[in-house]
Amino acid sequence: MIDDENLESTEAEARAVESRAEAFIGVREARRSEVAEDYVELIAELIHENGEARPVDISARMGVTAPTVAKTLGRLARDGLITRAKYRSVFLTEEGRALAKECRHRHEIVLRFLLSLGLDPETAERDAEGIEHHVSERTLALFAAFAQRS
Amino acid sequence: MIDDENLESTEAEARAVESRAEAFIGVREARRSEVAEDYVELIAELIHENGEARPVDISARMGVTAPTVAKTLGRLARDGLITRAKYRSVFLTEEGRALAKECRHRHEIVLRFLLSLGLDPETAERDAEGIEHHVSERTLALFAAFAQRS
DNA sequence: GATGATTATTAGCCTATGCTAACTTTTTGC
DNA sequence: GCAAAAAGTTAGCATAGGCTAATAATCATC
Repeated sequence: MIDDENLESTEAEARAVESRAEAFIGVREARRSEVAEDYVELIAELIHENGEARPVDISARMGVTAPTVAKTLGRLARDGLITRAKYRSVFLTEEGRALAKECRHRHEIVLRFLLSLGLDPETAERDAEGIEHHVSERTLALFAAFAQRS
Repeated sequence: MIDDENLESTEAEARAVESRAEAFIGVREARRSEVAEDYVELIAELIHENGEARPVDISARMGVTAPTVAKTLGRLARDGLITRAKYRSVFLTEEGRALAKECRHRHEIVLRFLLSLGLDPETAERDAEGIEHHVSERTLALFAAFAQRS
């Protein structure tokens, strides 16, 4: 191991490659829960507004068709986030409520942060929707602090 | 139409629902191109560093298996972003290079922005990887301006 | 230049997330 | 209380993006 300058052969290189891979793996993991989080957050909102979350309302707000909603709700039920009965509205489990609360919290912080940067509300809402699933705790704390002191 | 207070019945409500749906549709669209963008960006980097992008290196850096890389490269080729020959390295088309450049630009801005907020480099890199696909032009401009004056 | 190691591909499987078409159930309005 | 409308479900299809196992090609070394 004399020639440390070889392509790909240093320890440092290896560590960099692995760390890069871990970042991508992290992003893929975040992606997997994105849809579930969006649904649970929306369901919580609908329940708050209307006392129940009907598939038809979820469908309209998510911009997907009713069968897509049905299938996704099936996964959420399987994963213990919601309860449902055939032809009935959907409700959150304890776990679902906890997740919804966390998501709402994150969403609020990201949104307030973007607004405090001077972004228009429309764009802020859109970007927050996409960004909220990809901010670490650490970043979220910085966002919150920044929005606070603005 | 006297009772404007009815659930779901106002024009404003309808507009809000539609705008919400559009936000989600936008996020889904962004998600569809995320993987392609990550690959193209990485391929550009590898070519810059090594003169070529080998599947095995893409695989190591993306943290996925070789067959997954092969399948994804197939899609990129189909979409006109790369050229490839069997058992050979991959190269970018004009279109691929343009996309890579744009992605790199976005990535840099988001990364610099996060760093200028005071985030540690490790976390900044990870979060940038996830966030970069979900920032609008407008937000990007604000990020760039903020990082500049810091 | 044969051969073992490395790299790339193919086949085949799985899950998530979307869709349309067809059907069932529930709700609503006379 | 019945018929039409609205809502929900099921079946079946497609694509993306993961995986493992098996196969094929290339490279490096003696």
